[in-house]
Amino acid sequence: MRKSEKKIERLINYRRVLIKLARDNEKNIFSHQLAALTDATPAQIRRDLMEIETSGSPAHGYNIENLIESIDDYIGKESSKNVAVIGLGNLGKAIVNYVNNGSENVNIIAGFDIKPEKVNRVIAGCHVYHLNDLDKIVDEKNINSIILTVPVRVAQEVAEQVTQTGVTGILNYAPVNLNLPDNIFVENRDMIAAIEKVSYFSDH
Amino acid sequence: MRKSEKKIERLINYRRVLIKLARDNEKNIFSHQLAALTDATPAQIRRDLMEIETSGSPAHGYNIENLIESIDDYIGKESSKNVAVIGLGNLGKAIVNYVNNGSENVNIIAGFDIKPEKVNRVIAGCHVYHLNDLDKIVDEKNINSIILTVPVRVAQEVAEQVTQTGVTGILNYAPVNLNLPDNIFVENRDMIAAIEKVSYFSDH
DNA sequence: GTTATTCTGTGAAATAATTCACAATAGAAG
DNA sequence: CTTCTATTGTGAATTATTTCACAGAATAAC
Repeated sequence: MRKSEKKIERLINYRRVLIKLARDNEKNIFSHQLAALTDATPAQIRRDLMEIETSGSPAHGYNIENLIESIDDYIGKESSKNVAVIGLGNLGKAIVNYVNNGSENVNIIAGFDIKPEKVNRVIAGCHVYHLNDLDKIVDEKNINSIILTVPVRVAQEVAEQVTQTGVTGILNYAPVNLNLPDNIFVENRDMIAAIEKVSYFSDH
Repeated sequence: MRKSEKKIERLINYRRVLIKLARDNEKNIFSHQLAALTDATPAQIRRDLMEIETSGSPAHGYNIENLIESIDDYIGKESSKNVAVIGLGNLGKAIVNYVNNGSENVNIIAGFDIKPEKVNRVIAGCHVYHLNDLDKIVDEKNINSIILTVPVRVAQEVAEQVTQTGVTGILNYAPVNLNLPDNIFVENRDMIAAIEKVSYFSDH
């Protein structure tokens, strides 16, 4: 099996849970226990772990430390990845606060906006630059992913600007489909679509 | 084919794009045009539209108004659905602002929090109640879906409280897996996992 | 040291989702 | 009225994902 998107998502999930368990001094875990803590089935977890350099024992399950390391090896540690946010409106600010206080695995190291009252200030420990400096700062700070929280009407334009800088990953919160070259990975997190989805399935 | 989750998501997406086009007075659209505006392929769009009461013409494609109506018939209009948010921190506030100004299709009609300085105020046009009144207000306002933007440490507990009220859909922004009865539909939108995912795929 | 237990690891089967490819069709052009 | 063109609608094929089910293995109990 290739490293599919779904599988990577699940592994990221397992890892977060495992890190939490390690911090609580747990040593081992069975597939069915991990399943209860994520939304997977035991069989799926074992399947996911198959091509990862790892092995469990029937008596004690998987060693948590080892498992975290194996997942790190397989998908890489994100702590070395540099992320920036464009658009320090309500949502952008919330995300910076949220991520920079809630995860030691990822860090948002820069923000960009065009409003003078936001530029050159520090929001949630994150310096805000003018969008004009995007190219320069991306280069300087070696940023590889961008969180896009700008208004819909400028999202496509800003996204294109982002692709010019060499950034190849965009987490898009603007409710619009971005048309970008194929080498750019775009993840859409349209909140309105999410609510409509929940609303639909809550009745079905 | 059953009404699968992925398909419903795509239909919600198509609808949003189509509504925008209708507002711009566009009349017809071909599958390949709609594909360019969403992240689907033409074949997938035609396939998705197959079991919907709809039909296009080789010469003009699909009539946009008809298509919107057909999708509405198939998945229901969400405008009649009532949504509330629990947790009016940065993220919760951002979401209320965002959704209530950005969509006429969904409306967040109530907020809940436990902090006295937030209760009984109006945030982004949305009255904030004390969480203790959840049951009463859900009943009064016929709320069927909840957006959960509370701290991780209380998420499970609050989610359980939510399920007691008869709400059957939760959009969970807390980065934790919720263990709830099977009849509750939970959609996780873990922002930290999203960033890790983008970070991974931006290199691969 | 033998037996019982419970779990992992994994082929094989089943199910789900997507894409292919083309006949049928509606109009446009002349 | 005939031909040409571009697109829909859809069976069939393909590909992806999940689940089944069980042999093999590690430990515990006695």
